[in-house]
Amino acid sequence: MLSTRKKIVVIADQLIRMKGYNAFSYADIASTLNIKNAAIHYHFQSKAVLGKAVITASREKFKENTTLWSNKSSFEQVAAFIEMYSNNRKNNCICFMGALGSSFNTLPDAMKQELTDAHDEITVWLIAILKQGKEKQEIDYDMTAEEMSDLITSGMLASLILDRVTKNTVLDNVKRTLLTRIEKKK
Amino acid sequence: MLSTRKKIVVIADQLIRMKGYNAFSYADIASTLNIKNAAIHYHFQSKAVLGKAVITASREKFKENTTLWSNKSSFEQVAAFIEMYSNNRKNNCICFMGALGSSFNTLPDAMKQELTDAHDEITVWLIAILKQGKEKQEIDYDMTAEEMSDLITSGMLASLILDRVTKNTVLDNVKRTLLTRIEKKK
DNA sequence: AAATATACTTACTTATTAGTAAGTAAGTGC
DNA sequence: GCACTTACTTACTAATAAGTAAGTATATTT
Repeated sequence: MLSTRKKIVVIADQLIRMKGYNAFSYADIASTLNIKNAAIHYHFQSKAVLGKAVITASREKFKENTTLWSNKSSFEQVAAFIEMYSNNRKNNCICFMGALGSSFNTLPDAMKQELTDAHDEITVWLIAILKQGKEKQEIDYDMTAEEMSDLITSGMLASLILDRVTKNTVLDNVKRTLLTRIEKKK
Repeated sequence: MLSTRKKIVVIADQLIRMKGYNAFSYADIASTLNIKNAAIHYHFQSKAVLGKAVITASREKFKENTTLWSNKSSFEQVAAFIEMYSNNRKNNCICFMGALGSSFNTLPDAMKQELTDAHDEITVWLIAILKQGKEKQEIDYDMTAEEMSDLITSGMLASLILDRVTKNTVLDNVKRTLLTRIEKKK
C-alpha cells in the first residue's frame, strides 16, 4: 500500500503522459484518489513542485532499471532500454520526455532544469553502453555513439507519439530498425 | 496584407507549436493581433474549429512544398523534406505533428481525424519518394521504405523536441545520420 | 494528560478559460 | 435610400484553474 504522497506522484505521472502537463488538473488527481484538492497542496506546495517530483521519480526508476540491467550484454542493455519505452504504449501513454519536452516552453524553471538533467543522465548512460558494446564487439554501428544515441532516443520518443496518431506500426518499425542497426554483423 | 482570418490561423499555428494546444488561449491571439476575444469566435466558432483549420493549413503548405520539389532528384526531395523540419527550430517551434500528437488524447475528434489524415498524407508521399528513389538508383537504404519513412519522420519530430530540452545538437546529429543512411554508396 | 505533529477537509478566493448575446459602424446590392 | 452583410466591439456568463486560510480528527511524544 503506497502513501498518499507517492500515489499522487504516480497518478500525476500517468496524467502527464496521457494528457500532458497543461491538460491535467489537481481535480483530476483528487477525484481519482478520492481526496480533496487541498490535500494535494498539503503534499506539494504547487503544481511546479509536483511536476518536478514526477520527473525525479522517473529518474530514480531509470537508475534502478540500469542497475538491474548491468550484468546483461551491451546489446541486451540497449534492447531493455528500448523495451522500457515500448511498455508505455500498453497504458496509452507516451514517455515523460515526449510529454514534457513538447511543452518545454510552458514549464516552470525548476521543471525545465530537472528535465534537462534527466535527458543528460539518460544520454550519458546510453552513449557509455554503446561505446563499451563496440569495444567488447557485442554491438556494431556505422556512426558515432552520440549519433546512435540521439537516433535511438528520438526514434523511441516520437514513435510512441505517432502510434497514437496512426493506429499503426511506427513503434514496431522503429524498434526493429534500431535494433537491426546495432546488431553485430557476422 | 493578410486577412484577419488568415492572421488568426498563422498566430494560432505558432502558439500551438511554441506552447501546445492546451497552453494557448484566445486571449493570446487577441492581444497579438490587437483584436477582441469575440472577433476570433466570429471567424472560428470554437477552439476545435480553429485547431482543425491550423492543421488543414499545414496540410496545404505541405502539398505546395511537394509540388515545388517535384522536379528535384529523390535524394534532394527527401533532403528538402528534412530541411522543412529544421526551419522550425529557428522560430523556437516544434513541428505541428509533435505539438499536437503529444496532446492527441485531449484533442477534439475533428482535430484527431485531421491530424491522422495529415500523417497519412505525409507518409504516403515520403514512402513513394523513397521507393522511386531506390528504383531510379538515386538513393539507397537497407530496410523497407515504410521503415525508412517512420525512422525519418520520428527522428525529425523528436529531435526538434529534444533540442529544446538540451541546448545541443540532436537535430543536427539525426539529420546527418538519416541523410547518410539514404545516400547512394559508390 | 497535555502538547505537538501529521494528514487531511471545508470553504473560500482570484484569475483565466472558452464561449455568447446584443449592439455598431462601414460597406454592398438594388 | 433602404435592406442586408461583413467584421467586428462591448459586456457578460458559467466553468474551471491553482492556490490558501482555518479548522479537525488521529496518532505520537513528553
